[in-house]
Amino acid sequence: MKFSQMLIPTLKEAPKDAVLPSHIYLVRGGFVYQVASGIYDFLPLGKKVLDKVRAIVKDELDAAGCQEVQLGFVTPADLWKRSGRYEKYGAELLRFEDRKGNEFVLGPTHEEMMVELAKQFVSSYKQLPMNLYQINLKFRDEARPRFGLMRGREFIMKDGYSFHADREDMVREFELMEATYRKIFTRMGLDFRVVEADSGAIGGEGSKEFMVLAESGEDTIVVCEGCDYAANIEAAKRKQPEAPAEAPEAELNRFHTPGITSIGDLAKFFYVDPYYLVKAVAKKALYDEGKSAIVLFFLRGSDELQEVKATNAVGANELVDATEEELEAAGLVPGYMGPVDLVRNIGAMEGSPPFHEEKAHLNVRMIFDEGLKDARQMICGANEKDYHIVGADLTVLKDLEYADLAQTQEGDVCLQCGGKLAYTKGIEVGHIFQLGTRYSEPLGATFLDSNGKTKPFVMGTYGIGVSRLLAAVIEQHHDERGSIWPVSVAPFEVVVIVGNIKDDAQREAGEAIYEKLCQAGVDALLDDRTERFGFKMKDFELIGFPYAIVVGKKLADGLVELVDRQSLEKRELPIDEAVQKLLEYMQ
RNA sequence: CGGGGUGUAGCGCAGCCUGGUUAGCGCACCUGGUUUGGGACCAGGGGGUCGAAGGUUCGAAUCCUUUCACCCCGACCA
Repeated sequence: MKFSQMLIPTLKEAPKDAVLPSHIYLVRGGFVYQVASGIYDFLPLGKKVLDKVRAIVKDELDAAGCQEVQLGFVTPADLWKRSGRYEKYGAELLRFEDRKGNEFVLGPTHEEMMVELAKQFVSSYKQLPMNLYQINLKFRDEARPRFGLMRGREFIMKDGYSFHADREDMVREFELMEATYRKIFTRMGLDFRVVEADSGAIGGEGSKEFMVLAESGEDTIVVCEGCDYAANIEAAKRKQPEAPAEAPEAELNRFHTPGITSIGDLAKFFYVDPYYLVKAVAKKALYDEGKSAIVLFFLRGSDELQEVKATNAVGANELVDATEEELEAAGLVPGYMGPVDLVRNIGAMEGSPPFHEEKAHLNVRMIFDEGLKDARQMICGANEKDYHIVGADLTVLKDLEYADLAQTQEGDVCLQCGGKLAYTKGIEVGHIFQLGTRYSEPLGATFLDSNGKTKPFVMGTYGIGVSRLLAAVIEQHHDERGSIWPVSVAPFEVVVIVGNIKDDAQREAGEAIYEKLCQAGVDALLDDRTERFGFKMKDFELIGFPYAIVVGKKLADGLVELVDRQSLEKRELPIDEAVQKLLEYMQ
């Protein structure tokens, strides 16, 4: 292609609303154009990169035995109602009616559609396993689209679904997909980690995320400095922290603590480590059909509640902050909440105000963090204004419900190797799930096994954020001048820059080099514009082609320049040698 | 969804507070010329329902009301 004929609207100034390097350079480089919030047009260069990314994804998946299909973008609402996700998915699901009043949604993901397809055509164990995928448009009406291609409403995603006769085979496929995804992201030149993840709203039994390491990442991931353990903070596990040396010694008793309602104040008041305090976090858990419940989560004062873990622990759709009124209605005293059975146990203690029996039957579910197992010598809320309980022994309480609720902190100890855990930021570019029968069962997608028995498919699902990958690549590959594309996904592999297009010798030499490169199978662009030299160099650096061959003044001596975008290093070489070198780089 | 901000030419902005002729600047674009190794210069030119609707006024980009869009922080997010 000739630059002069291509639509490449590069900009000198950054759009005022762009913050991330990837967003700025995608717009300035003329790759994309924003049409509406979270919706982008792909211009010729952007489309070329997108196609290269798609091609790599397809190449590796096909090699792993997957089959590409393409499902409808507009999907019948009925399918969503049957899987129970029509309500659950919430406002992100864009719903509408056709002229006949039939309800449809724009597909935000395609489990339902793909299960329906399998149900229709896969009926015997002999057809299994089967892995179907598509690279297609998705639409999610995000509450807050942002960061260019990083979080759009309309985006391109590869979503794959596998169908198996049993769990074991599904796990085999899961591992194959992990290996395949590693190959895909490696080919794109990305530095990534595979992390343990929460399964989220999609459901299922186990999942891993592929995180591109970048400061601008929206996810916090916990990585071990000693081994390969890595996990999304929503799912990160740790070894229970060691107890600080000095446990507060006290007989079980009520203690007057006027106005002391926070963990910090309490620690100061008693002069103890927050480790020995019981933190109570009250939330309202929301369930299907508008049901809700007040839940009290208990943790050590030194820990923070991890909301995703907490949500999973109570099987809720969502947790929201409970209002003071709701807490009081449930018989709780904000600021002084504690394990209420404990309150009952000492209710008859001498000097206590009369214990109100109704408080023993509060409509509150209580869940304790695993870190509170065997907790003794604790200080907790007395569920009575201005009082705490000291010397609390939680082990006397019967039938407590325990769960992993605490957020792993930097400096915590790795469960696998005893190493130190640290935080880093990541961009989620892939997520693979062991789904099981979460969708096949409710949707009645079954097959006949070798004994002629009807069974639901055991499924896995695998996603890659294809358009997000464009942003992720730039986040990792850019400098203050622009993008620096890896050869594998570069919009063009090399640009041949003619220094002065009105100089016939330069123009002819540039065209000859360009022809030679094209014939050798190199994806080359000829910058034949009448712009000045510096202008074209700036564009080269901004757009970020991996290499440039500059035909300029040294042509008189038979020399051209080979420029490496990464290092910005220039080498003067005879034409043939420059072409030869470039071909070597393309290997 | 809560809090904040911004809408004036394709892009970036000034003008608005304190209403007053033909609404201005830089970049980009068109024509002619000079220029060609680091985002050139000269001359001429095209392009605007001042986000939208309503109101106040002799007169509104400017004041008032309503509304829409976009962005940022947070909540949310396979």
